[in-house]
Amino acid sequence: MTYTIKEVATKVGLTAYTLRFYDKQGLLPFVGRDQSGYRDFTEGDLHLLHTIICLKNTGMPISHIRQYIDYVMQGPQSIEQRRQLLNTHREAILAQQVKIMANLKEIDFKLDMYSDPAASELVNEELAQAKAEKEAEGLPDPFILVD
Amino acid sequence: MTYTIKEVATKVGLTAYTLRFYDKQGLLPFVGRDQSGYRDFTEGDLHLLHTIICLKNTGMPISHIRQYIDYVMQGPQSIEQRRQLLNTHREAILAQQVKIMANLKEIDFKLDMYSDPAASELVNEELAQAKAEKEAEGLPDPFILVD
DNA sequence: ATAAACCTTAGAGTATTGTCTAAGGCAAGT
DNA sequence: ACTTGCCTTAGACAATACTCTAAGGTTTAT
Repeated sequence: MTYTIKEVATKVGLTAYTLRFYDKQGLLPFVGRDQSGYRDFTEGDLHLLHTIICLKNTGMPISHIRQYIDYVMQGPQSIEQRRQLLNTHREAILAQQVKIMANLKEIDFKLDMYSDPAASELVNEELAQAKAEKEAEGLPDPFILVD
Repeated sequence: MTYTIKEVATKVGLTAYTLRFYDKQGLLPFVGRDQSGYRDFTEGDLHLLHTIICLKNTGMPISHIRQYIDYVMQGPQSIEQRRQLLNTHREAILAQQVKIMANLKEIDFKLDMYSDPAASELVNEELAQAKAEKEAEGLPDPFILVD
């Protein structure tokens, strides 16, 4: 059983445009064509496409995914390179996670403030300080309070 | 004490170009100007910029950050909107984390395979299956094995 | 046989987020 | 006064990742 580009697009949640774009970018060199020149996706192709989507979903740029696919096309001789590429990516993902979580903590701090019953007072205090600082520096007050 | 655009850029790890770009995008309406028309960042401005960078680092698009800043400029009356915006973003971050972690698991599975002493055999098995499937569908074998 | 619904390619267009250049003003040191 | 090194703006350019249009070929149903 093989699949058309539209069927694959539906299956994996991408558009046919995007799949053709990926092919243009060298991400799908393994996809064959039928007698009319139409792309013919096998189950194995779907498996590889799934890997491509995993890499994409974790933020790997297309150029790096292409490198990985190039390695795959070379067969078992490139296993060590693949391992290194994926491991480097893995480290990048984890580092990114740490960074995001640190930033999320600060956002949560703001959220806590906004959820406080006295939020209005707390915000007004910040605001008063910012305004005072602007005044001390001879700068105009940029906060337009319709309040 | 106030800071020039270059000092701020160094302090927060962005370029002066990027800060001007953010200003153009309406992210820095609170930054004042000195008598020469130069941007004059107060400590309070740095605080707000820090929040902007937190949102940026967690993947919020500039258009949404601008919305948040617009709310901040309106004073305490917009607290509920700010809370909603940040909370929606928080949920998006967490959902993204879950997605990334699920994808990372699959990458880790590949890494485990590539790290296996019998990696070559495992990869060859996959390859043989993919080749057989191509053959069964009358498609050419796209795998160039220099091996 | 003809319409509808696919598929193909090349290439144009879009969105986002910067990054830099050009032309010129301002401030400090020699 | 003049050089150096800031700053300003407008706008050009770039990288990334799509997204779509145009023109045309194929397949299927009626």
